[in-house]
Amino acid sequence: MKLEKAATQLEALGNPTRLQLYRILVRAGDEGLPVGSAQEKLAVPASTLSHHLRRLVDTGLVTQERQATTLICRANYPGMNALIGYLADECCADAKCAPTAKKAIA
Amino acid sequence: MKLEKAATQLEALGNPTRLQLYRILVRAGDEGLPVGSAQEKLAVPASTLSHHLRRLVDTGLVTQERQATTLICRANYPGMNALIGYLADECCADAKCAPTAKKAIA
DNA sequence: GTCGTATTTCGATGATTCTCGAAATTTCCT
DNA sequence: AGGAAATTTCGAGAATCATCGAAATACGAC
Repeated sequence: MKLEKAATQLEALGNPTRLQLYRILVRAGDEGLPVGSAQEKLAVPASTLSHHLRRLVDTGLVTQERQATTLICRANYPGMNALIGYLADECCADAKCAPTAKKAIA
Repeated sequence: MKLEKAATQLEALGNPTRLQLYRILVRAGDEGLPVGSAQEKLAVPASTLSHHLRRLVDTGLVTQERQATTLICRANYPGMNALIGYLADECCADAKCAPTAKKAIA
């Protein structure tokens, strides 16, 4: 994962409304959630939600699938895992990342 | 960890310059790195760096310690771990977070 | 094809962010 | 005190973001 991409994804998650939205989609599980249902839960105008949703989709954190007129949204777990992996590997998220190991990389 | 705080930290990391800066600090390990050294590595004006650095410190991702006239900066691992923990717990970062488990939470 | 529902695009406005040079500050040394 | 080095604050301009209503689009039902 490139730093640029990681930063874009982090920024996408770095907005309270979007983070909440992502959380809701995660809780919806594999079935996903229609845009309208997410809108009800978030109590935000449709156009605003669409704007945020787009951002999550564009950055690869959420996927969408049409079912008739409704759009089903799902959290993209592999995408999130890749991001967490990046943070853990490149930005040390764990005690196992000892300073000596870091120096070796640098 | 509150959603608000997580969002603030994610946003802080969601800027390429700041993510790079954080990465550099991680690689510097426990000794930390003076602001000036980070500035050289990033090739960014001092005032710009100071602005970004402040953001990382304010959000709890970086700590600073004075040594004479120079300020030593260090990545705050517990802070990052808490953030990753939040993502893993609340936003499902792992295969182990099965959809059924998610529903139970909701 | 027309109607109704679901969702997005458009456009405009206010708020925030990014950037950076110049000036101010902090700290130590002599 | 006076001076030098490290860093921050100030101030201002350009850019990006967030918000939301109104209009447009996509889709299926009739």
